[in-house]
Amino acid sequence: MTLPDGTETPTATLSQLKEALDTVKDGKPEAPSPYTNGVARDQLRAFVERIERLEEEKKAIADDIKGVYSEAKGCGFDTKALRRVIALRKLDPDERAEQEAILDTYLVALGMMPEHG
Amino acid sequence: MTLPDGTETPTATLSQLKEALDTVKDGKPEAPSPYTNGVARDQLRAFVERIERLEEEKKAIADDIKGVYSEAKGCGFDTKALRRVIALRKLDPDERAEQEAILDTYLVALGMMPEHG
Amino acid sequence: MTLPDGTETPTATLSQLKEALDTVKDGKPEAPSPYTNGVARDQLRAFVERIERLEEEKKAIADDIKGVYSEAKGCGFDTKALRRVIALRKLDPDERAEQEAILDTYLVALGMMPEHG
Amino acid sequence: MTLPDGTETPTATLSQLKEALDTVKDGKPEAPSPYTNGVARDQLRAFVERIERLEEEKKAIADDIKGVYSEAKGCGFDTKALRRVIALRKLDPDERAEQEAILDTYLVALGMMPEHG
DNA sequence: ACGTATTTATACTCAC
DNA sequence: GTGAGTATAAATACGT
Repeated sequence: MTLPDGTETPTATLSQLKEALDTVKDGKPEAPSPYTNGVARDQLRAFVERIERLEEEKKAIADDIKGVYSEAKGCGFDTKALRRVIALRKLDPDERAEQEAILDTYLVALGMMPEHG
Repeated sequence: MTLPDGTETPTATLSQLKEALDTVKDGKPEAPSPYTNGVARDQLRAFVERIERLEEEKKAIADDIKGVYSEAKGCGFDTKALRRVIALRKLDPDERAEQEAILDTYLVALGMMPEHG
Repeated sequence: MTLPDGTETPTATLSQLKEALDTVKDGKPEAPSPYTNGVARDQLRAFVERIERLEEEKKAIADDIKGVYSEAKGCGFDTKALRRVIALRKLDPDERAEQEAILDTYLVALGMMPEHG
Repeated sequence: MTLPDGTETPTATLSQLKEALDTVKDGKPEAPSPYTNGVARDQLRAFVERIERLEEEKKAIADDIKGVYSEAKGCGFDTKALRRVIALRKLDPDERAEQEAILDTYLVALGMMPEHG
């Protein structure tokens, strides 16, 4: 269930995991799947790198956002007010969708609308 | 998917439905329209009230918990560590060991941990 | 910063913590504060017990809520619809508060309202 | 706390303020009232737009990250462990050791861990 | 340094 | 059993 070496089951034991790890170490063994453990390790590294890369980008954008707030503050605007404006504008469409959704749900619950219509 | 009393409410209008919803919401008892079903409506209102009552109680307890953490913090304890302690006590030891084993496997695969450490 | 033995500082070191732990173990030492480490330990236990007790209560209530939803479902109501009703009723007051809050914030930001009025 | 152009907007009414807010919200350019300040309003709108643009980008990247986790899961990796790996790599080792030390201290104090384990 | 607010992570539920 | 949506918990960030 953990390392994609083909032996994973929902009830994979710790010993199976350690075996898989040893497999990575020794480069030896029963690797019954098309994937070798070395491949699994490389896959793991690749995923980690991709995630970390994306998180960097995300952080950069978050910093940009903070910068905009700082700039606005420097222009005399109240940051808290600005945040409220942003939040409200985000909330409004969501809430409209919510209203429509609850209405639809009720129409279905009352048998007045086909469940997949 | 009809109302629990078996009646199939016919083609009611949107506004009538909204009115029925408002009735639930505001707790106004009278909805004389032939399209609304009194029994179902009362049942619905009862369920809503019971749930809201329980959620209030739940919130009160949640606030109490926060209060205890605050008090602990005021006594010099590290809140974050406290939370981890509570969480660990909830986990059964096998499960916890399993999770740690998986984590270690990954850390070793990434060279973040000695293979026999 | 961690154990309330009077020595805690924002820069408390690991060694200080271990020392405190040893203090608990040996029952010996320099405990310059009115609190002994035994007291700290007992405090810790007391906090943990209080929190766990409250969390049990909270869980019991959460289970009650689930029970009500189940009961409603048994009566033919759509659980999802019920949840939407509850959510909407909760949302409404919050959103009204949000509206007023943003307005107040703007009044302050525009200099038309005292900041603490 | 006045608007950044120094003007002290006099006693505007609530409705005028709401109108100003709506102007920002809807992007309607004309607000001919003498009580609204065009420069400040345009600045405000520009800030809001920049922030919202950046938040969209941030959300897109967040979705990408979720996608990578999904992909990893599809390859048999344990998502939760992966997240912990990412988190651990972000922590500087000293800080991590410190946190673990505090946790261990508490665990020992509660008898959940041998004093020399 | 604090409490609060936002964001993130985990657990649970339902439908497919 | 997998995946999406929801709900709760935890962690972090922010302004005071």
